[in-house]
Amino acid sequence: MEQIADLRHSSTASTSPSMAHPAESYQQGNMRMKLEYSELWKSFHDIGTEMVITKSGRRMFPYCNVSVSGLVPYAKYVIMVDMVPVDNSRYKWNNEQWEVAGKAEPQPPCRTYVHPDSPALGSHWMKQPISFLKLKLTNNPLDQRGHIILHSMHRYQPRFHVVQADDLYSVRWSVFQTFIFPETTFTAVTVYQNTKITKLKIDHNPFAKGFREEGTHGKRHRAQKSQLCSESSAKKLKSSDKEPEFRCFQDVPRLPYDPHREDSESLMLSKEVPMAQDEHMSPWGGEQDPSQSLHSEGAMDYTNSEQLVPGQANYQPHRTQEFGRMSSPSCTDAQTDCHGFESRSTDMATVPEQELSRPLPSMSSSQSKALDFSMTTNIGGCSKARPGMPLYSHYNMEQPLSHWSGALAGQYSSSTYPQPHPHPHPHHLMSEHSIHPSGYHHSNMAEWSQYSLFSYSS
DNA sequence: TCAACTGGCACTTTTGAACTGC
DNA sequence: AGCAGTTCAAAAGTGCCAGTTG
Repeated sequence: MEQIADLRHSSTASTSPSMAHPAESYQQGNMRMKLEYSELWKSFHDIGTEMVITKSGRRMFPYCNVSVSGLVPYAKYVIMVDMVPVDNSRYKWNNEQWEVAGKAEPQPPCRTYVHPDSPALGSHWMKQPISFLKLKLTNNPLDQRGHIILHSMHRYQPRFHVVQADDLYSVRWSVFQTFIFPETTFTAVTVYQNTKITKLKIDHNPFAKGFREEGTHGKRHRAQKSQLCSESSAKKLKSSDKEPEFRCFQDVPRLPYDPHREDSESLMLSKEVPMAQDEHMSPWGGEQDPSQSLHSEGAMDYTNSEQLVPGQANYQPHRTQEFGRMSSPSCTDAQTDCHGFESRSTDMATVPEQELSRPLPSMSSSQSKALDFSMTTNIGGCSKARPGMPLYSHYNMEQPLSHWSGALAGQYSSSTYPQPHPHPHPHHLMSEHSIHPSGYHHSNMAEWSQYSLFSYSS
């Protein structure tokens, strides 16, 4: 326990809001994230993206690949991805379209994928696009490999979190900036439902090359051809990048590393996680030592960086929307909207106060009380952060995205993304997490929930 | 009965060790 | 000895499909 406290104090010292960082203002206002291969994502999105999930874990295709700008070059950041349900529905594929098939199943344990490079300097993250190629999805609720657990026939929205933190221990007391790209929404399936999606995947995923229809060759007739391919593949490999390229872009008129490609900038949600100074309020709960978590399932090689996609994409801020732009944790600017939205943009989303403080379903009165407190003081980051003040990630993680992002989606592009549930909720990512190999975080909602309530009442 | 799921299959790409030549 | 390039086999990642499950 002592070790935890020491770790925390040393780590938070460098990220403490009270320790004015010389470049803090620079950091807070300029962060941008854009989605690479957005055209490919859009081509899937237009049809209705499906992602296969398997018991052993399946990569995404297209996979998440983003580039960031506006980071402090010499500050360290942790970059993470998680998946949140888009709504409260379960879907089925019927008559060549998706339709609601009932209420969503209870959400499985929420996990966060931490990019293996984390933590790294801002200059490192900005150097080239950040690939989440190795992120895997599973439908196995008992998964021990740290893959992100999803329900089949449910819709999810990936979220990208940028956290300024010197190490993984201090993440939860650091400033969060969260980005979403609506075109990355997908339906988790165990078998592809829409044949158009299957075709798109086969056409663009190099691993599925064997299923491409070329002339009259069927799958079972490609043995001879594959021999020829394998002979030349070795030579090709030498000149190719380690990360698979998207080849054969028949439907998407651009190449993987085309510097002129259009990439989409994200919505940005902002949040802050206040410092916890009371070591009795360990967010890890009990006696759990974060260092134990870090190595509990084998050594995690943080130096084993993902192979990033080479080449720099042009910066094309054609779709910028900021929602609740993050202000400094030490922000006390009375001019800042108390809902957390700085009045910088004329088309900035606004949130009625009643939405922020409305009672939440299935919660005790004490829980709701804690929640309301956090909502009204934390959304957007203009809070008066209190030591050990709780956040309610256990609740947020279980809420469908539509409860809080509908308005965002509308702001993002009202013509493309409808607003099914314009009830934005404040949203905090970090819950209990232990670090797993391959960069996955695990969440422990129960412990976090207890921590939240305890902290509030204190 | 049937939608959803699972495991095995064929196929491709990726990875790293072994080998060769300079 | 050190380095770069090539070869090869194993591992890993695909979608397909038949059988199983609830």
